Amino acid sequence: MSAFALIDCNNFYASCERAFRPELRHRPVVVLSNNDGCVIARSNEAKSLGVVMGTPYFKCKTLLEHHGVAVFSSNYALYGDLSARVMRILARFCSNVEIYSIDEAFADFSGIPGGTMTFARRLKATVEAWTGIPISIGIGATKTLAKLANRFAKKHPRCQGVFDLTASPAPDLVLKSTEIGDVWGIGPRHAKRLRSLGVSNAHVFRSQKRDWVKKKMTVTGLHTLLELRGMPCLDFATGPVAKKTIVSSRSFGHPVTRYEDLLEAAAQYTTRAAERLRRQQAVTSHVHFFLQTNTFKRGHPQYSNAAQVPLLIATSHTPTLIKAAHSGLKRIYRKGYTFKKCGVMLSGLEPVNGRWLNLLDLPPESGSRHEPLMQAVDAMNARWGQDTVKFAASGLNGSWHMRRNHRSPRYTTVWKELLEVHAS
DNA sequence: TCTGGGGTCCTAGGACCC
DNA sequence: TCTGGGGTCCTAGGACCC
Repeated sequence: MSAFALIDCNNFYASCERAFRPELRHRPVVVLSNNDGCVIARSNEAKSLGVVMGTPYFKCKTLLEHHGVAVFSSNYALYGDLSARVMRILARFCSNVEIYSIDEAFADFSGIPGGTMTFARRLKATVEAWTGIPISIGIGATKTLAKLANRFAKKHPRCQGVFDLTASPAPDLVLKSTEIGDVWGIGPRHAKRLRSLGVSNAHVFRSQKRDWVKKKMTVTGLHTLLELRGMPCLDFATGPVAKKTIVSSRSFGHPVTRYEDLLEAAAQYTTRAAERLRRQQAVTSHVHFFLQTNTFKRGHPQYSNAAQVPLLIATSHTPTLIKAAHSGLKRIYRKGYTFKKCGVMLSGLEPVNGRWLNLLDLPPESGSRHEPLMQAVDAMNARWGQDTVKFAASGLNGSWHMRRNHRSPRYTTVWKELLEVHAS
């Protein structure tokens, strides 16, 4: 029988901050979203203080200060690098590792000699010793059951972070103790509806009729049902899956009214999106630009709109894409509004080597200088850090830039910010 | 004053074709 | 009340994930 493992990092962003600040080991830690907006990660101590996920920072600031909570702005350079370290270790010891998110991976635990529990415990100790990041491991006959086992491992201290549902003497009890909304694939909407029908936990859900579930929750709900019964519907994704769309958007650090600021922000976000596009060796045929005012400000005039700009030739050439984003902005910009957010979406992605050419295309030589240029830009920025070279259209220090008042050093990716150790 | 960002999949319904 | 049948493509909206 096949066995899936779901391996995830505990309170990942908070654990990353702690990895380089051992004195925070027993202090509550929270990490904020971009612009220091909301709480998006909490250490266990912060959770028990009652700090709720997603709470706006300004609403819980007093509580955090009162309890001496260490507060961090998000530092994605650090989290991305520590994530890569964890994933490399998993790939070294496990077969079929599928990276599911920045802090989670599925792995194939079928037929491990000596038993899954021993292997899992050893793996957990290794990751923690080599990276400083604590992890939990759940094992089940399907991905959905592995997820469920992982939750159980975290919740019950006697599991010590590892739980194998396939070897559990009472799997039904585990399903009964899993609230319906905590099942992977069942979101708040469906959970509410199911609860009102008396389907309150994973065990009750599992015994529902297939047709009924499919009718109410489409085939995705049916997959969840069958997975809970131990029939795998979701297999390992082989290799990184190419994205179908790429979005780059941000809320502004300060409200924006000036057209020039929007031009800069559009250029900056397009630059980021184009970098990701080239990294997956693709080109895009459509640039979408969207902007919106602050929807939380009731009573203020609201406006949001989006424009789609088709490209004659699919490309990943940043200046071409910036021009397209700017023409989208020009179409939908309205004077007199205070904007909160804008963004760029690239769609119609195709592999760079298999792209469709337009009948009216000039010969390939016409863009022949684009590719080496972008390669050179990417290489320089990879070597010396993001934005070592950048396009003037992005501006230098626009007031629209993100607020990040509590960012920790990028210990592992920027030389100047390396951890210093002083002998005393 | 202050409320994140980036994705996927599924379905229904409209436009359009012969 | 009744208005052909069958198909494709696209988009918007809903639901979910981290």
